[in-house]
Amino acid sequence: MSIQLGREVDFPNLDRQSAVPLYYQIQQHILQQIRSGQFKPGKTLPSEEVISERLGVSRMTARQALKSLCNLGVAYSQRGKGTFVSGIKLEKNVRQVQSFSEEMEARGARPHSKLVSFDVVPAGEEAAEALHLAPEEKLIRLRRVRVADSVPMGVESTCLPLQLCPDLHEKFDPRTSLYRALSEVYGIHITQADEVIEAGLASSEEARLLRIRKGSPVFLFTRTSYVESGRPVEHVKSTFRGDRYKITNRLGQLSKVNSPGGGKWTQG
Amino acid sequence: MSIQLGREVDFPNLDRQSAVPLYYQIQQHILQQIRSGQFKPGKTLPSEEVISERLGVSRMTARQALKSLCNLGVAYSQRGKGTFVSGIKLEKNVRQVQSFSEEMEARGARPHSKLVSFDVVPAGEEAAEALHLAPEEKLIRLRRVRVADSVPMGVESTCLPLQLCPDLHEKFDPRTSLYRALSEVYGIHITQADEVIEAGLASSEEARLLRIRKGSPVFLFTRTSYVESGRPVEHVKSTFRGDRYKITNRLGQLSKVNSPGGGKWTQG
DNA sequence: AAGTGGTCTAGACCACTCG
DNA sequence: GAGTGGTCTAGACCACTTG
Repeated sequence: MSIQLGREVDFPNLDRQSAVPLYYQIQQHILQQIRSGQFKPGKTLPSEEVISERLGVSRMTARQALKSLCNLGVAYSQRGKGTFVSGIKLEKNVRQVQSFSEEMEARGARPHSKLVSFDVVPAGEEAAEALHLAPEEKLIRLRRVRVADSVPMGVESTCLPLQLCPDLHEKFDPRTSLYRALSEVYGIHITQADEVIEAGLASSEEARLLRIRKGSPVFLFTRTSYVESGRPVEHVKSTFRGDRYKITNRLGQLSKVNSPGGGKWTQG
Repeated sequence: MSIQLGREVDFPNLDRQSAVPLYYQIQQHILQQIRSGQFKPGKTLPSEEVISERLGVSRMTARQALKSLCNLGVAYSQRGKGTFVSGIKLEKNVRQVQSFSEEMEARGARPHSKLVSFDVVPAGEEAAEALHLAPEEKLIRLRRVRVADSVPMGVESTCLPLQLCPDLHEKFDPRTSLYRALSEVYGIHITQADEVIEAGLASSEEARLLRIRKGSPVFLFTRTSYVESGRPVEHVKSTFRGDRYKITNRLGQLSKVNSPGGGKWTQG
């Protein structure tokens, strides 16, 4: 699928008939070389000009490929110098919006859930505010114990506006992935979430469900999830074991993605 | 600074002499209208074509402005439909790479630090691996109690390769911001970090330093920070009070930024 | 059919870095 | 001065959504 030009860099054979965009073919090819270690951290990637000439694409297309690598975090650009491979590992467990099922599968564990309760309740103050509803509106509340490889990891209480998915009881098996059901049955795709994490101690009920001692350290999560339009669709409160569950974050600086490159004029 | 065209949308007067890029002027103008509530969530933003015509810029420039708004998370695009304002609040406390000082100032609190110790030690296994050093190499270790508005929030132990900043003792006042000093004195700009968070209980030493009871819930942070090239420059272990410190995250889906828009061919 | 965003071209000028 | 990335133009074709 690729030809060797020179000693160090090889360029893909582009498929111009394919529906896959050219810049994406280029991005994937470079990405593969970085993953396989052919491009070492700190190494200069081919410049926009070079990619443009060798592959017979316009400079803007070459640029788009390199820029997407920068957005991924595997490369970075410096005006006047070039684009370089970053030493940061790509494959690390970075937390994103994902269900417990997705998260555990990504970590290589088999997830499942034990149903605690599945009922309809009035929203109450906190959930009403988070979901932009009146406190009298009704919610579907789903309480589950989350299990990974037979180890109970946490207790989770999920609230959804009843109006959003009135027949959820019939169409969803509570032992499976709620996100999958929301996506497939209702076309609701959760793309963002705000989350507050607190450190606490297990109550006696939590201790019983999670098979730990009362007073053990736990994480308390409060999460509100949104679809792309920013409409909140889910309010979750959960308690996870501190002894079996760790949080892994990658922190970046948001500003970089959205501000111009290099200039000295930048406003703060 | 702007003229009213029609009833709903107003367009900026662009300063073509300015060093500020055109797309950024447009982005900032729309952003301001979103912030001030003139563009409500769900509302359609002016299309690329319209911006292009009204402002006399090329479509690519208009597109770049809209795309940067999508990257910020305040808008989203749908092929064939338009670009819409997202309902998600922009100003929320989103965790980024930032020092304790920056974080507390952002939350409106006055930060300072009490020095516990400031010495040179051998790296040891864990820090050596994180910083890509041999275990015998020397580190500067800085232990501080972090205080916000006179309340002790956490104990922090920061390790830096001695070789990176051999005269840090002379050039840095441990009560101030380390990141500021690294940036101003050594030109070291930390741009990314990997972080692991665990839930635990306060030891007796931590309890004494933080003026809490032994066994109180705490967060345990382990953080490795990187400069843009991916070189690790800092390894931090810290313990923060569970009763006074909360973690706020915004989770998104990484994939969106780097994959093509709309196509059905997407590989996974 | 009209409007929209996604991709792409073939140029251009600039500011910056480096030898 | 040569090479690099940052910005910008004025077009183009396409796939998709909506009326």
